[in-house]
Amino acid sequence: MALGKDYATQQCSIARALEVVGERWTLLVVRDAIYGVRRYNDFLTHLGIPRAVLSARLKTLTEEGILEKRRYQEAPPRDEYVVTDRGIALWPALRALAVWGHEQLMDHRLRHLRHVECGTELAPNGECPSCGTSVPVADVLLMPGTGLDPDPADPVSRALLKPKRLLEPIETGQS
Amino acid sequence: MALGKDYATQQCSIARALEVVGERWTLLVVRDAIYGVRRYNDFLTHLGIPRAVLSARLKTLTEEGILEKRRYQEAPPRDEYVVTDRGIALWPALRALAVWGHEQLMDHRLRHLRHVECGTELAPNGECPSCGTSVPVADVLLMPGTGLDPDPADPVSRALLKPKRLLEPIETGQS
DNA sequence: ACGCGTTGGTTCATTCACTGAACTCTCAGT
DNA sequence: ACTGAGAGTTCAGTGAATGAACCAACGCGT
Repeated sequence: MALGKDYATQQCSIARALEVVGERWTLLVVRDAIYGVRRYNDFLTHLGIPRAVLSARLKTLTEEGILEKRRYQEAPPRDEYVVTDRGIALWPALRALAVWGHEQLMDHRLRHLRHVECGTELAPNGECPSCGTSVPVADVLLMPGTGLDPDPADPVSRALLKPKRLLEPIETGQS
Repeated sequence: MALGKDYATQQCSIARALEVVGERWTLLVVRDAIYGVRRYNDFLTHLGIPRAVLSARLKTLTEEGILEKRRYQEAPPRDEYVVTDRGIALWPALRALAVWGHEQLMDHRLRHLRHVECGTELAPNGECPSCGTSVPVADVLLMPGTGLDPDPADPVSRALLKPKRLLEPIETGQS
C-alpha cells in the first residue's frame, strides 16, 4: 500500500500495519508462506503474480522481518523464504479476513481448519471448541473443502488438495 | 487491490476478501466508519485521502454493501455513509491487524478498547476477560492511549481524544 | 564439450491507479 | 447578490503493476 508520508499523520496501528502488509499481493504472499510455500517458483505459479512484483514483495517482506531468506543448497545456490514469528503473528488477521470473505461473499467452504491434536474444526475466533484453548499455528491442519478445483494446474494447489499442517513446507515434488 | 481476473484463479476466501477491501485506503475507510465517521468531509480530513479516491472507495464500499448511503437532510441534500452489518463484520480483521501493528511495529498503545459494561480492557482476541464473552462492536469503548498528538488538526482526531463507543456517530461540531 | 532444463531472478515498454489541484453544483444565510 | 459549506467531478502528472523477454548459474545426459 505504501501510504508513505501518511503514516506519520495516521497515528493508528492499523494504518501502520497496512503500511507494511497493505500493498497489493503482500498478504497473499504471507498466506502462502504460512501454508508452507517457500520457493520463488511456487509463489509465482500459485499466485499468478508478475515476477517483478513477487521479487519486490519478497524483498520488502524480508526487510520487514516477516520472511527470512535462507540458503537451502549451495550448488547451485538456491534460497527459500521462510515465514518468521512476526509473519506467523499475522495469522489471526488472515484468518479473520478468511472468515469474513467466506461468510459475506462466498457460498461454500473452500478450506477447513482443524486442531491437529483432536481433529475438531476451529471456531471462527481460532480456538478449538473441544479443547477450549487457542491453537498454535503449527497445530492447525489445513483441509480441502467443497468447491475446490479437483485438478488445478499449479503444483502448490495440487499439494493443498491433501490435508497438511500449516508452516510445514509444501512438497511440490517436481524436481 | 482489485486483483481482477486473479480472483477466479485464487479459490481462496482471503483473496476474495482482499478483492473487495484490499485496495489502498479501503480498510482505513472502514475503520473510520466503525469509529463513527459518517460524512465525506470527515473522512477526507481525517484520512488525508485524495477526494477522487475517497469518492471511488465510498462508491465501491456502498456497492458491496459495506457502507450504506443515507440522506440525512433534504435541503440542501446531504448524504452520510453508515457502516452496515457486513462492514461491522470486518471488525475482527481490523482488530487483528491493529494488534499485529501494535505488537510488532510500535512502542506505545495509541488506543485502548474496553468493554463498556464493565470497563475491562479487551483481550487480544476481542473478548472481555472479566465477563468471559465476546463483546459486540457497539459495546466497545474506544479510549485514547499514550503517544497521541494532544492537539490534532482535524476535527475527527480531536473528537477521538475523548472516549467514545464504536459505531456511535462522531460529533465534529463544526457546522 | 555441448546443449538443455531448472531455479531465481532483472529489464523494459505499456497500462493502470493514485495524487493534488482546480473546478462544479446546490443550497442556506445575510 | 454575495459568501460559504458540503459533496462531489475533472484532469494533467506521477508512480506502481503488468507481462513478456532476457539473463545467469549450475547439474545433467550424451
